Amino acid sequence: MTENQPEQRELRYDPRQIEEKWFAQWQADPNLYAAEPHDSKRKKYYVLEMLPYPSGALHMGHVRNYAIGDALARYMWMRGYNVLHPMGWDAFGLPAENAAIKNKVPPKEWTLRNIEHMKAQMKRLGFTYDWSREVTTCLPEYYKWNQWFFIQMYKGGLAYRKKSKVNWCPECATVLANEQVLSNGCCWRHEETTVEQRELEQWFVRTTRYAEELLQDLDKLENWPEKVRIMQRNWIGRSEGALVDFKIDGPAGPAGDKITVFTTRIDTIFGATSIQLAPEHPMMADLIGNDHSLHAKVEDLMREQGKAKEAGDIGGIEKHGAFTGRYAINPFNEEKIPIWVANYILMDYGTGAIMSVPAHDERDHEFAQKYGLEIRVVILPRRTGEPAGPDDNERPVLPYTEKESLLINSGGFNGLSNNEAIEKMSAYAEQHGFGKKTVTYRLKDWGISRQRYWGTPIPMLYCEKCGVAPVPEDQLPVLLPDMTEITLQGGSPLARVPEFVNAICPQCGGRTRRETDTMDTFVDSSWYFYRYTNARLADRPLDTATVDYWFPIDQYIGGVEHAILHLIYSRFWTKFMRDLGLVHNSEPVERLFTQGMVIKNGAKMSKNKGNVVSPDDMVARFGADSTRMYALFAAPPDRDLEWQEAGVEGVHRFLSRTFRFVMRYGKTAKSSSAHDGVITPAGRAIQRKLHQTIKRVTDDFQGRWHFNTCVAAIMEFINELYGVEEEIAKGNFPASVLADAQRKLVLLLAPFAPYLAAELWQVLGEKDTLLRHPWPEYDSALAREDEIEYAVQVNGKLRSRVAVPADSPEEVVRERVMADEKVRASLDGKQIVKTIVIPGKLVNVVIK
RNA sequence: GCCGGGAUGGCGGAAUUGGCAGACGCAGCGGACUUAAAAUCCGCAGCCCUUAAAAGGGGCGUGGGGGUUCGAGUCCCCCUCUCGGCACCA
Repeated sequence: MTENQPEQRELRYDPRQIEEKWFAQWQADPNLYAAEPHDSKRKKYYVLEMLPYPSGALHMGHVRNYAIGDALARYMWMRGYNVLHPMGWDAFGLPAENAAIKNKVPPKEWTLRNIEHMKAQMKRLGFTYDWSREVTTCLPEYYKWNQWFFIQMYKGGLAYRKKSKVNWCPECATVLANEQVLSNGCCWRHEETTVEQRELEQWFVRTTRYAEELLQDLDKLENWPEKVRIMQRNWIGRSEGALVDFKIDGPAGPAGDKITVFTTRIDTIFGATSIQLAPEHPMMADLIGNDHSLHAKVEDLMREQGKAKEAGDIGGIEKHGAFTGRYAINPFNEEKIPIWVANYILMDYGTGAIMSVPAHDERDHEFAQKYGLEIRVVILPRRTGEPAGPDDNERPVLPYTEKESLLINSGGFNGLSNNEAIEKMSAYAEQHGFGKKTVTYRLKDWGISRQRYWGTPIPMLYCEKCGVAPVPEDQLPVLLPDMTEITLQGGSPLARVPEFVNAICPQCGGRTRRETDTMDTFVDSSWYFYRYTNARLADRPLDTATVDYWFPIDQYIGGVEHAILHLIYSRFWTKFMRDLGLVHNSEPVERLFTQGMVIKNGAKMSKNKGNVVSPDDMVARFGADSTRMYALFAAPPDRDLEWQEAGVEGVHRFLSRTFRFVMRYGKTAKSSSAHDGVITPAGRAIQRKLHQTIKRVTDDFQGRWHFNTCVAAIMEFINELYGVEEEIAKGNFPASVLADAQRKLVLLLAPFAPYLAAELWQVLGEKDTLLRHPWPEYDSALAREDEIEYAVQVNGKLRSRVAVPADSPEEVVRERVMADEKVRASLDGKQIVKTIVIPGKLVNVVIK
């Protein structure tokens, strides 16, 4: 008993000892995970996980994201690919600045310190990142190129400055892009803070120039989740329609003599009984003149709309409006219709003006009923060819908004179907010069100005004499000055740094003022993955030939919360760079995977809820291998994962079992040659299970990505090995099978539990690095079952199981089944109608 | 309101093409080892009925209702709940 104890200690799986040993060894080799250069003859594989914001420490969501990516990277290494697996830091952003304000720590210092810590965590977790390619977006060597790109955009008319109503988050003390406002009107970072509307002069990037291509190319992204493509399609919001000019009756003002409306239903234009304008419509002043009560009314409507927008409930607004006292002429029938102003008309969609057709639009109908406007039916629920007639019995239930329709009361267009009418009427409007077909998008240009310090300075100058001009490219980067004392009172912090603001005009040599806003951090993440291909390149953002080799990214992995924001900006940026001639690909990402959230007690982990599980804690208690493997085992990667500590223990127990098994039999298998060449039934069973396991794991990597089931398969295999332990201990088990099984077990484990796999590989006497060892080949002959157990049903109910040699012809299967006692008992005295045999699976006997 | 995902034991989940529902893991129960416990190993384990008990047998069962089929967690129709996205977008 006493002599048993040292042996027990030796067999205990101690992840700390094993992981620290291999950690030290791996750290000593900086090129261990380095990709080969782009002239490599090997096939490339670019696997990428979304880069983190260096908030201070990794959370479980990160660990899950990176565990998926790392398993894949390791697998592809073992398949012989030239794997690019980089990591970096989305290092500009508000938390650093807020921490600086609170604790008087310079944002740079705070950020770099966090990066050091998180990088150490990543290394400890054993991820295969090529750190020589690390990208840190807050460093001048990186953000210099943000500035350079911005200048190219400016030159190409893709960046412009405009005063407009913008989303303002009081908590962030800066402007937000449309994509950064949640649907309830709150800030994406401060889910409790309502975003306000402010009028500001801002820099915009013309994403809408690529709206059509961004939409069209979604169809090519077959390896993206359908869900993400749908979300982007909705976000771009393409809508086909027509613009139609309505002449204003009476004197024209400075804003012109007509109102242009956008409509998708020009076929209903004969039913237009009023024009409705957004309260902010530029024509408003002309129309209402100096009627004070009307002015006040328009102000009210504007305020109501603003409030509803802020509440994120523009859809729930109670419709109000007012008659402006003026009329417009419907160009199709020369009819005079009243011009109204209404709080439900949005200035930032279409033209901010609509023709109101109460009979065939729900909103117009509601409004018309409220204010007693005329409701005129101009379409019937009919197809062409069917007899038409404005019979009262045939009046549709109003509002009738279906497309399937036939025109009535529409002059020369009567009798046309909806589609014909849209074509003919658009053409008619175009011929007569008062309208045309058009396409509008919900997508807006991207406002990138931020009134904050910790970001890329926008490289623009404002000269009193020469006007707006970009900083000359040879003067880049415009360095972000060090600042410790940051306050958010009164706009951009940089405006209070005279050394920064004051500059010399490159044209006239006179005094000029720098732009003091910084860029949205989504600029940084829009192209960082190109920089990885040549991260230290000094004179260009990227090398085209290198990008050609590595792109597109073969697999991108990250949270679905970026489905619109980051992923639409990135796609835009790629198209822009392609048109600059910098890259040749039109899309950055070939295959996208969005993993689910990590939750605890049914809720997303957050400090507020106090349900945060620390990766450091898990690693300290169970080891990196168990932590990573549990993150893969607990749920399929695309679904949410409920973190259960008992589950981590379970995975840890499995690794212990694996460890003990190889420690016991790894060496004996190698030295013993007993029973070599003779494969016992137990040996055959292990061989079979081994190859079935190889197939399951390999298949999951190749397609399905259900790592939870391949971990389960490996668990089954170790259970099977323990099932023959007695035979092994007695020396009745074929040594070659045992040795082979253990070697391949370790190889299968390598992508999931790299530390333990490395240790056991060494125990088995292997010298090479697992990452460079070929993945085990699946042998279908070895995986084949000798005997198949058929499930036998009678009228669909399971009645018996009958074992039949594999590949038995159907007749033999039938014979064996009919000979079975239980089956005969079930069939007793009944008439067999038919018998269905599913080869290799099941027999169903149908009786009467 | 529109679009998309999901609902399977006490829990996380499995069932890949319409073919044995509940793999694997957790929790639970029983046994072995131990003075004892932990650890470990082996076994049982959806629910209900039948039985003194066990063996055995039978019925029900994948959110609810209907359908197709020899056969449905899987396909079709209707409904409920839930999570996500969008929402006077003219």
